[in-house]
Amino acid sequence: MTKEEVLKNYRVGEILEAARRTIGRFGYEGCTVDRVAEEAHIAKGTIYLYFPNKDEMLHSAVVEGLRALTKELRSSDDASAPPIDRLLTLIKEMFRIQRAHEDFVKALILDSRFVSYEPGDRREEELRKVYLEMLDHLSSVLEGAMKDGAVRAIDPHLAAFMLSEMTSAALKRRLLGMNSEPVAAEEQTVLELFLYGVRGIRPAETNGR
Amino acid sequence: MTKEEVLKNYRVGEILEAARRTIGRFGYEGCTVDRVAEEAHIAKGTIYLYFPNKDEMLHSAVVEGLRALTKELRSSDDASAPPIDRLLTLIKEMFRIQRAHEDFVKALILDSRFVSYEPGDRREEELRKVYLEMLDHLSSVLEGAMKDGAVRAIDPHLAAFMLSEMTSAALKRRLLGMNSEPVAAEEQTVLELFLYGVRGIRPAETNGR
Amino acid sequence: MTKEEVLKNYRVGEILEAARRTIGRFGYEGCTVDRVAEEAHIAKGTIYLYFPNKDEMLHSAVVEGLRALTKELRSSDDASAPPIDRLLTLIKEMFRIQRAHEDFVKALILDSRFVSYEPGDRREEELRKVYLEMLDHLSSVLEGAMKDGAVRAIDPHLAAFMLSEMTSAALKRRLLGMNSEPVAAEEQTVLELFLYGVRGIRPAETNGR
Amino acid sequence: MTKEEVLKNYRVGEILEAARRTIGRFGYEGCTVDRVAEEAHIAKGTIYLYFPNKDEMLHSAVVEGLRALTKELRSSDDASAPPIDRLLTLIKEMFRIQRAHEDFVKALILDSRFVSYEPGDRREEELRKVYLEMLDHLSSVLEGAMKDGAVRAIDPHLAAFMLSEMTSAALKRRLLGMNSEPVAAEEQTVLELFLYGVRGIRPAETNGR
DNA sequence: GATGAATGAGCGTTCATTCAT
DNA sequence: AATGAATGAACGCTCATTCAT
Repeated sequence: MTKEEVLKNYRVGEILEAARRTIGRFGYEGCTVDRVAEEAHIAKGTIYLYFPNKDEMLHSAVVEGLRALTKELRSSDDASAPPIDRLLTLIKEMFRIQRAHEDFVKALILDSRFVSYEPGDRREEELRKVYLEMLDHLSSVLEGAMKDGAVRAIDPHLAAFMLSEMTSAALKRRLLGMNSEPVAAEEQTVLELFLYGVRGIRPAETNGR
Repeated sequence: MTKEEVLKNYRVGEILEAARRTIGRFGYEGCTVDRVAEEAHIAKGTIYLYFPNKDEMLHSAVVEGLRALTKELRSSDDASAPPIDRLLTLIKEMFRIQRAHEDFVKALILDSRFVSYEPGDRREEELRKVYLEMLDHLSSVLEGAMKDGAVRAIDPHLAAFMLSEMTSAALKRRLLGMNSEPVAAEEQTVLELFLYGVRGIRPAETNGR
Repeated sequence: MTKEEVLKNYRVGEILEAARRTIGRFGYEGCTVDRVAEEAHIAKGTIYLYFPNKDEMLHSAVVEGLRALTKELRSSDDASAPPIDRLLTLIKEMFRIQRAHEDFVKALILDSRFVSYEPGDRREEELRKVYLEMLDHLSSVLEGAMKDGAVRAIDPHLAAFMLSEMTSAALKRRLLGMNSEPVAAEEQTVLELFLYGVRGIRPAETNGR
Repeated sequence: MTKEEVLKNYRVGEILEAARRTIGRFGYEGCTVDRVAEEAHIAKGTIYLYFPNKDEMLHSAVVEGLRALTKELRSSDDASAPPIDRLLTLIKEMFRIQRAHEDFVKALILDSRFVSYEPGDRREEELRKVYLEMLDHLSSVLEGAMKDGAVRAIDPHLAAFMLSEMTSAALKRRLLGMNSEPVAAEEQTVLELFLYGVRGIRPAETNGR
């Protein structure tokens, strides 16, 4: 990597971070080029040296943010541990990471751009791809647990997607001011709901494992 | 109701429907007054005869749409049936209604305005209220099933919220092009996931009941 | 005059009165067709049965209002009285009439349409004509006083115009919140200023006559 | 002052001049942002780089214009001259300045915004203040002449206001096409009217001084 | 490369005018 | 004749994008 490329990567990273902060603070709609530039302490025009337009910049910000979340999730995973333990750890990590990047995840939830309004959009495809990478990891862990018999036979991709949505939903519920319990208890309930459903008999032992 | 009121209600309804269609097609951001007017086959100015401003119109479109969904869900409920049957029927109805109003629900999913960026907003409050009414219905059915022992002890409001989110998630997954199975099979899987979780044994009888 | 014409005159009069009240309350800019219609307790469209457009209506309202003021001023004049007495009476009447129609005169002062921005405008001509009629009356009285020697040789039209402007200015000053004295005293000062200027000796008898 | 400030001041000045010209040509109501921008040979958006909104811009244009007139008037005053001479010079200067800035003064006369329809408006207050500064200068000269006995005892503020209005009225009369004499003669007549009133005996010597 | 002043298309909104009833 | 719902041109203003410095 040349010196120029290093500098370029640095600038791009700074801008994307500023963009994510701005999205977190003002939402997608309120995220103007002016605000991102101010947040990044650079001139407005400079952004256009690194991105062809606003949409591309915001897209990159989201994709990169999502990738970082996925990486963080993956790094906490111990592939040698028993599958069911891996699953439990994973879920707890999902909640933790979500809390750690609440503003950004909030923006993702509130202004989902996973599905664009123009089918076949290149950016939509990329976003989907990044999202699928995270889901693939979840589903592979689920499949491992399935082989162990710890988890019943179920479409692992569907289950992974639902798990992801349920954890997001927990944050959404909190943002809506509907949570009555402490966060930890709520998350535990969601975890048990995913594991045992509403009809499941005794989830007591999940605490221990 | 006088003739004028009938006409007014009709016009308001037409505009709100057009607004929902426009949101479905272009998203919240892309939903301009011009586009709604065009979709409703009226002049831009006409909208301002029925609504004080754009925000109020879009808010009404969402609230009314949500209310209609809730009403449709309620009307399918037989309060005299056994609670677990009511719950199963309810879930199946949720999927059916979602499919019947896909564009609107899509818009709700993609640009959630349940949480605004200005806390204490009057419209946010109303939206929340309408949403809570639907959740209250779900949770009351869940509580009935709990008393019967058909459902384990779990925060009914949290469970209702998760159920709502899981059904939305199913649509979202389809919109993302991630579904591989027929819709019916996918919905059955989500239903079972809500009932038994990933660890629960899939009982053959859930198909029948 | 046929029955239809009587009705038409009545309607026109009602609308013009409403227009003047609306101008007085909201100013020229704030005087919308909607507001005039509401003030006249008729439908908006009805106005267009009696006037080709808004401008014509407002013009008529002003012209008619001005004519009424002129008529009121004339009616108080006793042509057989000594010229100087007529002049004094006239000035006092000008102040009184101005006070009696303050809102309308205020609008005339604030948004003068005597000079339009399109030279040669038909309406401008008419407005000028009506205004000149009032000035002609003033100047004829002044000329009478000149022949008597009570007033020195001076362009009577110019003096009449200045007198009219000075009385308006008195109201303007009050509207600007610059008056410190009671209205009567202020008006007396203006009268004396017109009669004797700043250098002239203030003769005690002007109070009495 | 930095280079940026100089440029900014220049631009602001250009815009304000364009605004005054536009007011002069189309009146307050006809003075749209588009027209001002076109008159200034800049894009519409550029105006918003220098002013928060249209009202503020027009207000600044009027205030600045008025201040410039006041300054010009003041600069012609020789405080060491005999009061009556100062007064005569002042009045002649008022006429001259008025002629030199006819378009702008015309706009002031036609669409007076000294009295707004919303009392207590910040801008109204400022406008009044600037106007009062000019009047204060006039009245101080009048007071000086009063002490000398050259002018009789009269409320100096009222007299100053009337003088200002009389000079404006002269322009107004010309705009109305009512003047028959040369401008100089007309202005002389107004001056003598202010000094001696209509009853004053011999204004012949005012020519000489 | 970096800047930020300048641009102008596009937005939400108002309101004079029209016309079917 | 009277209505008022409907219209759409025109407004003030925002902001993504460009480009001379």
